Amino acid sequence: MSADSDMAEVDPTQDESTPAWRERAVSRSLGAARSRAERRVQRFLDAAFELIDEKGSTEFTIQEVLDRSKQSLRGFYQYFDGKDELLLALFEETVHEATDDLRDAVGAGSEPLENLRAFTIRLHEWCDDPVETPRKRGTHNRRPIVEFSVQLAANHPERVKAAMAPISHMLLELVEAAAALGAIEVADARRATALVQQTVMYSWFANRLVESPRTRVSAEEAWEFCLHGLRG
Amino acid sequence: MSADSDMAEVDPTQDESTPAWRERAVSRSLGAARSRAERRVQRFLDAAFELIDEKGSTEFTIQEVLDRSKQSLRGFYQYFDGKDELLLALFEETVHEATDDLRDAVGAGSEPLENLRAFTIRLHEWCDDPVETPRKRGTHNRRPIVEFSVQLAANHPERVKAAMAPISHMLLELVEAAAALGAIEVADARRATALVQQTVMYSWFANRLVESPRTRVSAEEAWEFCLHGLRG
DNA sequence: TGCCGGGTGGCAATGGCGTTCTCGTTTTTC
DNA sequence: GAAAAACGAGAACGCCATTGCCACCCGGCA
Repeated sequence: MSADSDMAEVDPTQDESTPAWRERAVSRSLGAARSRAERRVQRFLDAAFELIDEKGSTEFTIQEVLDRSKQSLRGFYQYFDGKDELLLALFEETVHEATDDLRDAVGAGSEPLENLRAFTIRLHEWCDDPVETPRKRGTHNRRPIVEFSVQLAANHPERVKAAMAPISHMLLELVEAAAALGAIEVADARRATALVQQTVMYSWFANRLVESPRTRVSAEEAWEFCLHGLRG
Repeated sequence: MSADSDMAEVDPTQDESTPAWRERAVSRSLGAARSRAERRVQRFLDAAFELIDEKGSTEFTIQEVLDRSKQSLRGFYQYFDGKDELLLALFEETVHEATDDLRDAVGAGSEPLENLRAFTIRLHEWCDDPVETPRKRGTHNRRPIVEFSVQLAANHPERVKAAMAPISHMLLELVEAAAALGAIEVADARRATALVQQTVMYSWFANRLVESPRTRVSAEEAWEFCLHGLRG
């Protein structure tokens, strides 16, 4: 069920961690045309990311993406079935980025609970970082995209689920590892994972309904809550 | 700041718990015209609720509301500043309904932790009941509305927050009561409340990303998680 | 050399939907 | 009974996603 399990025979210019959406969008053209197509798709994505960063929301128009990427409408619909596909692609791309980040954060720590903590905190920061936060070059504003995933999930639950899989999977493993050592105590690891994931990833929503920054739920607090929730 | 503070001189057909949106929509007309206006507003709401029930989503058009309610476009914009206002009204109305329901569920129990549990479970069921669930007459399908509140919160955080206030407030009191007796242990009651509320109200989202009903997070599980999260 | 078909760009056209405007007709109000 | 407010019907506008259509470019093939 891992993202790259069925991608064994892609051509060698692809690294094996290419996410699923890219495959989908590009496989319409074959062989030599592929690299050209990929470059084109990437330009759409870059333009869209830029727009999201600037506007702080996913409410850009296709036209804006075209202007920005200097490509044609015709071309857009050749690579994407519609705007939702583009958003889905952006989401997959973003999760992919986050996965790397999280893998780093967890590192090779030997203490399972410490790993789980690192993961949780980083995930919270990753989802909840305010739009204003300056961020390192090459990364982009993910809040609008995380937010939009909620709507996306209404129309394409399987797709969103598949896109989230890398994160869910990593978290599940951490939970299981911690449970195996008795550091936490869970009846069903999957359900526990779902609860943690949801509590952590979406506390930005609760935070939005709070006025003073003093009462915001911090990553640390979310972690504490989850830790005890898991009977750690 | 309570909803009815400035309604001292309304006509007697109003009970004192009229929610805020109704006030807003109706206060444009005065005195005798008020009851007429209220009836009209109510027809819009009823029509919209029906549509939501039938479609299982908030994606109805204004036109459909007009056809259904047999009223004019002109009239609609006289009472609502736009579609968002209508949705907000529906949300407020729904929360209002839920509040009564929750008050019942909590009842006059003397055991604080038991009250908190009852509240939590009921709230979870209230938010997460699948669209297909048959429900008692006079109630309506709230999932689509709860879902939409997430989007609404993006554009009107204060409004959504205000609408949620009755629920948040009730939960806060329960948490404080339980904490006072030492049944749970929280550093900051407000933040704890936010965490519980969010975990419970939005587990439908996590559940959407789950395939088999076997792995769904139940009300009971959400409660257990929160209970320990609160160090109960 | 000329024909052909796919990939392409440009752009007009369509259709859905929220919102605004206009105008003539009630209904309220005093 | 007249001025004012409310109302109904629907045309009109603006925005946007999506589709259609046509001309162009280019590499292969007779």
